[in-house]
Amino acid sequence: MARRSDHSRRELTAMMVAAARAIIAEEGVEGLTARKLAAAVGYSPGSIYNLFQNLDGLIVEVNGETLDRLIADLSEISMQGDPEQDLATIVEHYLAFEAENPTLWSALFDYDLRQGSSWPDWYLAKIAEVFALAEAALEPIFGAAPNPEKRRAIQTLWAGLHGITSLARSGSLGSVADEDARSLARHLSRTYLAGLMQDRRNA
Amino acid sequence: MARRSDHSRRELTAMMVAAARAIIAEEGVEGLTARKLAAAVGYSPGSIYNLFQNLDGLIVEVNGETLDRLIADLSEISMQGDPEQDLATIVEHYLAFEAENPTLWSALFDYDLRQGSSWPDWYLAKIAEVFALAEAALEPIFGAAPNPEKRRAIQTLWAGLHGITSLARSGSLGSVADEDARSLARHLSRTYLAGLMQDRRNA
DNA sequence: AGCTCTTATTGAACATTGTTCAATTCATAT
DNA sequence: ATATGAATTGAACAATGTTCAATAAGAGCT
Repeated sequence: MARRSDHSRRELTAMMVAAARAIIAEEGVEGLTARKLAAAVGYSPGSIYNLFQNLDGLIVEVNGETLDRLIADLSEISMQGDPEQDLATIVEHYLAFEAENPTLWSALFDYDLRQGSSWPDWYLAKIAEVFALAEAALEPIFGAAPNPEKRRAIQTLWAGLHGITSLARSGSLGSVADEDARSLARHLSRTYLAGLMQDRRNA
Repeated sequence: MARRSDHSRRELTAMMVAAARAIIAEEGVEGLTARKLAAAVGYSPGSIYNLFQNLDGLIVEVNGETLDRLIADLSEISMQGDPEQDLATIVEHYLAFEAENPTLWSALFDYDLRQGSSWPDWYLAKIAEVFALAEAALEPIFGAAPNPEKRRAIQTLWAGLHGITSLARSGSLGSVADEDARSLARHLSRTYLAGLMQDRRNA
């Protein structure tokens, strides 16, 4: 039996999240099982449920960390003031991050919480932070202040990238390979931006 | 024991696919279990595996039917020769079909086959058929003949719509409700098309 | 030291899952 | 009738997430 003073509640929580992240990174979210996680931290399965309501609670924490990393990654971009170039940079970061963390990414954007639970507020705040960072690329067009159209443009583009990579991964786009998906993603961002600016000119 | 002459192999296969479709339509793809399906057709769980390699095989068949319905639905569109309007019509059909068949749609585009199996060729052919129908809207721009750019445009748009609706459904777009997603979808199609035509003008 | 009390930890248990396969039953051909 | 071969069964297996009574452990107190 693990001795109760081996780790504080906080330490054990952190250990479990770390172990869960390692398992998801290695085997995907479907590889995360209670018994495997328990073995990884040297506790029994039941102990997981002292700290988390269920396995979804763990996944939420892991995704939260992934969002932190994504935020850190996007924060390093220094915008040049050219929407075309800056948006392209964001797309490259998006694609690179996803390529380097495929299973964690999938847990983040493909995983559906079971009926009854939903993403907590701090989680949605992190997603909003991601979008806010991406919006910076469009400041030359829409200004620095919060702007519904700017917000909508980033949501649309982000979702579009997600659709391309996720359909390509599942094979539902027909014979679209990995590199094709990357090319489609770049094409979408370029073309969508062109349309945006066209809209602006006509308005 | 069900008597072997109650139903032919073909009949029983059809019954199982129909029952599987009903279950998925009602409870989603995660509600499809071997025992529930067996009870629905009045056979034992083991009988499923006489006709299908596993449950994924059934899901493939159900998705195939859904694709047939989608193809039939899109086939009824009579193109007006105006890409803007015709593309908008396709988007409306996309959104309407998804809204009317949410769980079947999810099985079609969100479900991941387990490691080891992949979509059969006839399945990918149906998806190609869907895309071919949508491509008709872009004939005024790219011509009637097969055209890689036309193909790419439809793949991009379709994937983009998928990304918007799927992220909105999972809640990963922040506070984007159903109706917002529909609005984003329309916006994407309009703006992307504008970008496409801009590209053409510059080329 | 001992005794009590609170709480962390366990691990067996439960219901449910997909899938397998020996045994059984059935229809048909001989 | 009898034999053959295939359809059907349902018990069995190995997993799964989750629960919870039992237990162990440490802290506080005398």
